[in-house]
Amino acid sequence: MLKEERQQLIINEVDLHNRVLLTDLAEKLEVSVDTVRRDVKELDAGSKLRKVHGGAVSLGYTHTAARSSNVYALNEKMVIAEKAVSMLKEGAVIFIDGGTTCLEMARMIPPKLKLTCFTFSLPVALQLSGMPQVDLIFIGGRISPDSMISNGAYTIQRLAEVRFDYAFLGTGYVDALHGLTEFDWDVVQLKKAVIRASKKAVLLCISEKLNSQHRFKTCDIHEINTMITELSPENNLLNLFRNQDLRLL
Amino acid sequence: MLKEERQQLIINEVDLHNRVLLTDLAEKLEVSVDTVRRDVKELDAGSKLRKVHGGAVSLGYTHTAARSSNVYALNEKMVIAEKAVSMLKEGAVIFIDGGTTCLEMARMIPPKLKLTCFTFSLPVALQLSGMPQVDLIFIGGRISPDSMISNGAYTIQRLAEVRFDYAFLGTGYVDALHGLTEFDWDVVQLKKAVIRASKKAVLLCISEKLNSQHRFKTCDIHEINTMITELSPENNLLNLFRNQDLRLL
DNA sequence: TTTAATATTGCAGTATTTTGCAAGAAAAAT
DNA sequence: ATTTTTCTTGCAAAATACTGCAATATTAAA
Repeated sequence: MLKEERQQLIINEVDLHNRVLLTDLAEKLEVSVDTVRRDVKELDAGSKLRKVHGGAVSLGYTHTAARSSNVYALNEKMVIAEKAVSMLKEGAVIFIDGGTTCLEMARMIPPKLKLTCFTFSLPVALQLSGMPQVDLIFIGGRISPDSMISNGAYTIQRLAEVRFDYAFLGTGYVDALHGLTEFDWDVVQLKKAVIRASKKAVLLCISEKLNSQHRFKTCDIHEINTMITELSPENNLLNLFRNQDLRLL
Repeated sequence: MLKEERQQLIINEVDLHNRVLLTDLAEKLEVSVDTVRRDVKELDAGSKLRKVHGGAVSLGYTHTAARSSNVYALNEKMVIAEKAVSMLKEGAVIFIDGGTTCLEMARMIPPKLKLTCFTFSLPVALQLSGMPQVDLIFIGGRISPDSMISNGAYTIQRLAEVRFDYAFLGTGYVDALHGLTEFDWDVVQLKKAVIRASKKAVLLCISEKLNSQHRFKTCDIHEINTMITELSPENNLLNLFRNQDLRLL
């Protein structure tokens, strides 16, 4: 049997059943496990499948969530994301909110850093699910179609059952005096639940949103432990947020 | 025998069997292996076939191999998905499993049909979240990185709290005698929970999986109400599945 | 037709690839 | 913590590939 022939059969088997054992393949193809292992290694290198301990799994739906082409103020958000990621410590249990800034943060989690991540955002989850070092837990519930996050009573109930070291949050509006506000009442309830569930809350927020407000209030500024913008912490635009019980990053 | 004539025979042989050994060709054509090797090398250079260690394979052979970025057996799966979608009724509460076949089904849900869909598959959820007519509920929990579905005790608990009119399921392996089986014990527990939570279970399964089995059993065939393959229900390959308490579609 | 140039073929020797095996390391499972 | 399974590494045997060369066949030209 030719090597190519054998490798094709391996691909078929993996595509068909999503997961196979090296030992099963070896038996089926009547070659040694070492040979199968080498084949699978090659196929992995060629991105035909993914090799795992003891077997192989299909790439299947590993469409590496391509960033939707036009993210507003991407550069600023990437700066913020980088700062946020620098806060992460090995083994931390964190929550990551929905929104493009938080998605950018998820994207930047280093491959070496073992983390437990909670989220209720489908895009964030999809991003994190490609990271083997991340233990990912999705908080379920009714998905609201525009934001692609779970929301509603059920989700909030689920949030009451967990506790994060850090929650990395976005917000619609933020103001030194009025705190974090939102356009949607539902979203406010959800974010409240997240903040309740976290020991420390970290706000990711581009400077453009500073000093803006809307009608529903999530929380006061002092309930946030760290605020990250794309600006240097010494920037004058942040003056109003100084002298509060708030770390600027 | 002329060289050209010989090379034509080699091409024929490769096209016919998809793969050939140099030694076999040498014997058949009554020339030395070196000659065959040189011929094959030329044909490779001229893109008539692909030379590999010890033999040659047809081009189509390797082209289908490179299709792994696409979905395996997509056409068959689309046929299945279409049949599955035809079962849907306005206002139904359904569950859609993970896997490429079920994803295809989700993709095909008509824009007019109002549905409540549960799923624990991130790709399926992402697909459905773009459909305003679908009320989407994600069943949360720890996401297993390869399959991109939530799984584990938490997820199973959540499943115990709901009830679907129809569950559309995939399976790793299916056999008339041994029923639905899986590679993973975890997956079996999950699918069992889905079946418990549904009034009727519909199996989506390409015919290639028929009469295959693995070590962990999800359920017997008679626990499935409808089995959908890409074949016509009268096809002989389905004979073993007839006379069971099972509708074929 | 004859001769010279060119191409093809098989062979021998050497290089490379493939495969299975074994021993120690690493990773899961218990 | 221990046991089992899987992984890695190095190695050796077998199969296959490549190179140069000589013998033969084919073609082209005189």
